[in-house]
Amino acid sequence: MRKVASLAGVSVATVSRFLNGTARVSDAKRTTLENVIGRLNFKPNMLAQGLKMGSSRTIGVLTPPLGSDYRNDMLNGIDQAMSAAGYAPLIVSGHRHADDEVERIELLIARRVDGLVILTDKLPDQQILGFSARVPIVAFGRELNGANAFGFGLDNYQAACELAEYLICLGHRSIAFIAGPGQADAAARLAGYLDTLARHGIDADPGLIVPGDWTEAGGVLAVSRLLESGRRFSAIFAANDLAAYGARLALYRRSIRVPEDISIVGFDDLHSSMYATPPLTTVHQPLCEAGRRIGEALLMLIDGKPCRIDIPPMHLVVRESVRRI
Amino acid sequence: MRKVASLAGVSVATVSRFLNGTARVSDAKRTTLENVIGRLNFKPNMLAQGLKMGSSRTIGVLTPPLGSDYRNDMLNGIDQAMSAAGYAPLIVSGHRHADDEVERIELLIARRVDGLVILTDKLPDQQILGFSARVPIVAFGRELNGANAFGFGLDNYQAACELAEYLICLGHRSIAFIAGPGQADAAARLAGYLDTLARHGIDADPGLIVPGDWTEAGGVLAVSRLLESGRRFSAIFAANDLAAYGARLALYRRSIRVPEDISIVGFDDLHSSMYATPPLTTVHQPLCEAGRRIGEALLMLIDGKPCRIDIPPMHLVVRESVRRI
DNA sequence: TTGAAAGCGCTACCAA
DNA sequence: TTGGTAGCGCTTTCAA
Repeated sequence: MRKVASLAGVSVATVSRFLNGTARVSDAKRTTLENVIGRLNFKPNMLAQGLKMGSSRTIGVLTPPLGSDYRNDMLNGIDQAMSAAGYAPLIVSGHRHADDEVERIELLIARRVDGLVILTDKLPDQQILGFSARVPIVAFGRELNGANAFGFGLDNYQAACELAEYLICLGHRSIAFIAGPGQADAAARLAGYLDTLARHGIDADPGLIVPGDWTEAGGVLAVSRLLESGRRFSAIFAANDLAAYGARLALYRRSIRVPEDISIVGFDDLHSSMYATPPLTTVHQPLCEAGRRIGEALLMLIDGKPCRIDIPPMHLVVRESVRRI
Repeated sequence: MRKVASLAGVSVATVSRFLNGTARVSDAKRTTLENVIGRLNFKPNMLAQGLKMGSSRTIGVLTPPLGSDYRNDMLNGIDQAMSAAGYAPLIVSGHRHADDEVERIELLIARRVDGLVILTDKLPDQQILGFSARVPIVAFGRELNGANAFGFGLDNYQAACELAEYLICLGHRSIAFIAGPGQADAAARLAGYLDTLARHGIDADPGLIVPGDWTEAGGVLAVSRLLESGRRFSAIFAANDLAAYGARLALYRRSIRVPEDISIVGFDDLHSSMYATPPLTTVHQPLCEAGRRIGEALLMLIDGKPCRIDIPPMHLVVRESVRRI
């Protein structure tokens, strides 16, 4: 910058003012500066700016290990919202343990991120609230309402009810459920299934509820167990699409047709679900949209404004993996 | 830091030395410092460190818009390599145009990233070489060999040959090909298909080569066209898994069985391919591994060492979407 | 409208 | 082994 200043015959202060439009600069110096800066291809050092301004124009995003296409849509949305505001996301993936994630967050704070997005579910709410004293945080998948932190989730319960309702309307009474491991989302989905059954006066058979682990392999295993148990069921409600894929494969292996013999529904609406064989009936999670909301909420928080966001709704998307019986 | 220094009764210089292990610090001050730092929960400001050291310990990664699970494995690998070395990735997604990407790169440079990874293919090699004068770059999907830049790709040609070979060995002679749009990868895959056919003395029917766009929708469309053209074929070679999914759906819609009536192979080995109906025979791209290699290469370049990396091989993974005829 | 100068929080050099 | 101190490249008073 000093170089620019001397070449343009002005002070560094003027250069700065020109760059940021902080104050009027005379037209003469204005054009000279434009010239010199263009010639030198000068770009202000954002590290220095950040140091001075106390803001890195960077946010941290703590995600589950990258790779499932599930949360990538959300990252996409966050990116859209933030990059429009000149922020760049530092994406770090959480790992096995909560301790590990604490460390990643400390690192992000050391980098002086202006805000934090937490997409993982290992950390207790209390700890997040604690961090929020140091940096604004918005978290996904949990209700949170601190002064400097905000958390929300999509309405899994409602969507699960809708899905179960749909199955029941089509005549299904014996519906197996492949559960996810114990997080909030998993519980809400299971509760939606259970309550809807109850509302229709159907006794849920506990033997029809089998554990999964959100993966395809878990789905395969769950269905194998179900089949071996000898229990009868006409439909499978998988707590997520991946498990539904696994379930579908387990059925295929045994030459059980979908949906003629057994119906399947998933949850998430991954991109491939539309192209599965048969296309999977599932619940669409507006992840990209949610990501955008997260970004906007964080921007508000960073600005010191209270944030209020309306949660985008999920909706049932009917395709071809369920038949009326 | 000044606070820590005064509370510990030492100079900031000593604090710095203690923090970085730059010089021996007496045991007495050592323990005092540990204490004070722990009590204050002090974390050095990496922005200031970066400004001083001329290194942000951050790298930039320019990727295609996030969301396809295809390159996420690679991001994962990059993250593994870099975070082990204390670097964090600033992931920005390229957009529609090359101009756009240039701008993103300029932004990354303004943030003083220590290195750059380029995963997109819109930018001409020449331009990348240009940027490499300012920052070390490793690019994926193109051959590059500058002083400060390195680029490599997986051997698409070889893998495509292997795949075509496999089909031919199983008796297929009329093999349709769903192409990708004109990038290097697409060309290599097509060439592998064509050359292998030729090597076996099979005349490739140009009418059997239809354009796709790397998406499922493109695959659906391609197969529809193929079918409408009235041409006969026993197998479909899709230039990527997504197109294979689309092809599979188009067949399903017409009650054409896979692999009994028509065989399909894909390319990429996405996670879901293992769970497709039927599980898809395809070529596995060691993307995560490649990402790790990219990270290591970049680390070398950042260190000013020349980088030499061996490219992980792709391999055929035989599943159930092809039958012998 | 402009320039001089005081830091932002750190590291590393020079002396002690 | 320590402390003092000069910057890293910028923004922003305060005066002119």
